[in-house]
Amino acid sequence: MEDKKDRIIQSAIHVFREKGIEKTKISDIVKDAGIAQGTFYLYFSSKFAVMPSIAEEMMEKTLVQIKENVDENLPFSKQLETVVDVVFAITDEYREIFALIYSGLAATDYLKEWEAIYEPYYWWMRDFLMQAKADGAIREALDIQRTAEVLIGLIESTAEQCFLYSQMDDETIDMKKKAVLMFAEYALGLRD
Amino acid sequence: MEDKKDRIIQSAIHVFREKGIEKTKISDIVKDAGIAQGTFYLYFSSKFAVMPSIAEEMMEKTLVQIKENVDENLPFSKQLETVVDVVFAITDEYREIFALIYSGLAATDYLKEWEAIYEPYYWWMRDFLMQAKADGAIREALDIQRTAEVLIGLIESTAEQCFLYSQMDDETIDMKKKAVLMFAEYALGLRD
Amino acid sequence: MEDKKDRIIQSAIHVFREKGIEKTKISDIVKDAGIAQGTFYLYFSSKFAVMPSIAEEMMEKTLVQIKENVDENLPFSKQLETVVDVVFAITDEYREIFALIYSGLAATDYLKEWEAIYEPYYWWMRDFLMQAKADGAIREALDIQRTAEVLIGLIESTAEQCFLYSQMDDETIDMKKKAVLMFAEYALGLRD
Amino acid sequence: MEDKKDRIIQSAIHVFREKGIEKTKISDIVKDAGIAQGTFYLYFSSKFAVMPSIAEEMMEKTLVQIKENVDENLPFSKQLETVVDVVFAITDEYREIFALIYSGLAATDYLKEWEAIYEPYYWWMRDFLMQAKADGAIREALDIQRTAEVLIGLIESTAEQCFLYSQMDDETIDMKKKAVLMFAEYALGLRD
DNA sequence: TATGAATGAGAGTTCATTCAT
DNA sequence: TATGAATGAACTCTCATTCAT
Repeated sequence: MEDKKDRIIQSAIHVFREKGIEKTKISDIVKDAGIAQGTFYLYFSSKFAVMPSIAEEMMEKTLVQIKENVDENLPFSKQLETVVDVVFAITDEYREIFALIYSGLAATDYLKEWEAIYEPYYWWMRDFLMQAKADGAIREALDIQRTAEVLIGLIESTAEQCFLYSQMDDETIDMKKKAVLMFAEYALGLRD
Repeated sequence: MEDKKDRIIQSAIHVFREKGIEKTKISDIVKDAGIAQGTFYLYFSSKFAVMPSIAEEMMEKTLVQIKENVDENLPFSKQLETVVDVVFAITDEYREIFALIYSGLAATDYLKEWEAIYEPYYWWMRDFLMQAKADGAIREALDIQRTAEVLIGLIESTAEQCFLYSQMDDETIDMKKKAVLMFAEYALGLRD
Repeated sequence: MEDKKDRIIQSAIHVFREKGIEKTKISDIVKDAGIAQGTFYLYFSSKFAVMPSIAEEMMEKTLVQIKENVDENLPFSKQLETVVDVVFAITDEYREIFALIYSGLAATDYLKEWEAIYEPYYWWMRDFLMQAKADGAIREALDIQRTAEVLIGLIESTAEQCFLYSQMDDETIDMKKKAVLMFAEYALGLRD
Repeated sequence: MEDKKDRIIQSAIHVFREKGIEKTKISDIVKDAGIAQGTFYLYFSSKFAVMPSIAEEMMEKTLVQIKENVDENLPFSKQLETVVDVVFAITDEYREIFALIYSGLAATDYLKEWEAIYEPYYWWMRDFLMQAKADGAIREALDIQRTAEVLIGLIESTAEQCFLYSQMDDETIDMKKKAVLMFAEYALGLRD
């Protein structure tokens, strides 16, 4: 049943968040999922094999949040601010999971899957920038595809600096948010 | 003796690069270092405990390279280009190590140490921007501290997108480099 | 299954007797029991954790022997003599095990369990003395509970002096037996 | 120097009491003694080899206490009571050490040394009973040697029941003391 | 005598994986 | 499909012992 597979994924997220991927045993996951040890292997070949499913889940969560919160009627800079807000909020809430996702790379042979998983995210950002360009909100000469990726990298890396690599207080986080936003605005040509 | 500790760090880097952190056994490291199993534990409590020392080593390598290559007599934009070149080159050469460093984060309780390790890097970047501001090369209103951190995040995350999370061809990498550089130049006010 | 646990206990007794508790490795026990190394840990957390189960076994053995050999139709002094004989015989046969049991005490955190294990033994002795008192065989004023415990201590400690702490010849052992019996008889009021 | 050897013995007692003999490492002892790891081996071949020295120390302590406290001018039953008091007090204070001493047997090849160590104790008790017999305080027919050993076993085993194998409250301990004393008095012929 | 860094054999323990039910 | 007791290879880590100083 799909149900069992999903319970494994949810439990894996839950346990990974609590103990970290290293210290998590298959037995922890199945205990949390309330299924038998052997059942796990009917769906995944190892704990690392669950990671792509988890990443997909997180990606969807982020995109859903962005789509729900970005109001297309507002000026582009406001929309961009919302994107930053959402990415920061989700990186905060799921900080361990993001650490896992970025790190899982080193541990696994699932590298190739990540690109594909990020694709919808990149697509959305390209559309977002394309629309802004069409509206004349951002610089005409921008290479949309490259810029979309760089922008996502910029926002995420800054959010990670805030939540993964240090324990900043809210005020500092706010300053970083403003800094990254201004940085992006100048870079995109919203300001000059 | 410090000598033994250093040999462990060097061997750890060496073996981690070859096998990945997961598949590396302590016994692999000590074999490579030519010391006894027990000696390892005189200096580190686990293979993960070596990570901060490795990160420090990488940080130093990067800074040394940057300092060696950045020519202060050239215009700021040229210098910035060199920084990007160096970060890309080192991220390329030590891609597995960088993957480890990020993955180490998730696996270990050494999170708090990273901030301290990055400090010299941030310091250099602050000086770099301060000088540029003094020379009137970049926007007057910039928050130096925040911008230094955001900029490092921007360059590194893009480099990682190139070398860690995908296998881009040289041409694409070059386009990304140009994109990130232009992005930064606009953001800093080198262009408008 | 209970079967596996029991095989571990029996093998532990067997191997402990041969090699002593110190020199016994878990691997010795599982080899003797014909089970896998990991299976041991499903039932016990260490070799010392087997000790309470072993003590229980010995206690039962002793009580069974006593009950089988004490003939209630004989006079009380004869019955007491039989008890001494049985305790001496079992202490002799299982001298290593008894040494283990006492040594186990020092080594483990299972101290508290011993009291509970001795209980059935104490109970039998209390019944035994109660009956004797009812028959007018022993002193009326005796505190049954305390005396039962003291008496067991007396007999066991003497048996241990014979078999554990020294290598006495049969003649000396016989003299000690007589001495302890006379000692007890006077103490209980069988003689005066 | 004798000084170093003595510091090892004192530290061994100290550490054994705190951690138990099993869990004590040579390194614990030398750390406590403030000497180097290698120095230990100049005086003892293993941690178990320290046990006879410790036992000797305890034996002396007990005898000294007995001699200091037993007042030969008081009636024999009073003197016997004092012996019981002293043995109980010392067993209480050094309960872990006594557990070690009795248990050490199982672990070591020093078995033969124990008998010799107990000898002075037995000798004192024989003298004690001999004197009592000469004074007509106890039964004429008693086998002094055997009875001395049995009596020591009786008192010690009861004290151990109180302090080693259970955690009795003071009242219960007092009742046991009375019981063992009365037991001994009847056995020796002080009462009838 | 005294040191203590270095050793390395070998013990304990884990845990992914299997397979009879 | 689902189970979970059993497995045992493979790992980490300890710690008694040595020896050059």
